[in-house]
Amino acid sequence: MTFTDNEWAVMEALWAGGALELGEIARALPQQLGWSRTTLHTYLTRLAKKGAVTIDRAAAPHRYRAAVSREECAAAQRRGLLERAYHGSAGALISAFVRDGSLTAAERAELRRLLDEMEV
Amino acid sequence: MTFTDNEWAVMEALWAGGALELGEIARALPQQLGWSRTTLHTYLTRLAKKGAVTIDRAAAPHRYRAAVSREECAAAQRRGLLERAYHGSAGALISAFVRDGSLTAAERAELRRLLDEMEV
DNA sequence: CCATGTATCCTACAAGTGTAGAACCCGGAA
DNA sequence: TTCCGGGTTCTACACTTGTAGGATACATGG
Repeated sequence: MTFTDNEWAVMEALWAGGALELGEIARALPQQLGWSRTTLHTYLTRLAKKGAVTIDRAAAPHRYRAAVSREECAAAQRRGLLERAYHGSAGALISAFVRDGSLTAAERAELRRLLDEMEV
Repeated sequence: MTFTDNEWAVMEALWAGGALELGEIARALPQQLGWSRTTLHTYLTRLAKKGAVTIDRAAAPHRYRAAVSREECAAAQRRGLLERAYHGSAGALISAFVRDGSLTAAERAELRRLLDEMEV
């Protein structure tokens, strides 16, 4: 399952909030997005068509819920990056992160610990 | 600079080959793509409009060249993933990679070396 | 000089994405 | 009862992306 930036924003709100109605989602979104209500609604129905969202139409204000897990989607994105930009070499990708200073000292220590774990 | 999958394929050929003419690029692409020559040409001109490719129109078969570096683009992708799917937490992202991406022993050693280097 | 093949350019079209107006429905406040 | 604001639905339009046909230009072998 893969999303555009805007779709990610909607999914984030759903992952954080469970089964929400449209107004709740609108309020949960970062307001610098500045979408109209109908724009949000369009995203929701498109995501539903893709199978990423389920819409409970039983009650009056419909309830929208994520149908795929965040981790699942993050993994897809990860694999996409790995293949596209690093030909599947996780080592090269991780080195790039380490090199470009994205990691704090604590994170580097954690990475070391992870590496140790894998030596078994 | 950000690309679609197809655009990445074109850029890969250019990064690998330098200043190429259209036929050379066509031959350099994985043939399972099966594009027509004009499709490739369309991608090249679109990439040129985005500033990712420069076209040298001096001589008869024009020459196409990447105008942005591979590392630059990979970094943009990396940052995109980091923000979108991990809220900027590189630690979380890397743990996920280490856990599910198969790092070879050599890559692990290399990473350790890199981490040591950064401790200075 | 002419054919043949490749390169170039222009144009096009369908699908997907960003964005929203207009109209309708419904429950609660006045 | 009447109006209002939010929710729902339909419709629309511009832009991007995937993909390519057709026309033209040009070089190279015959």
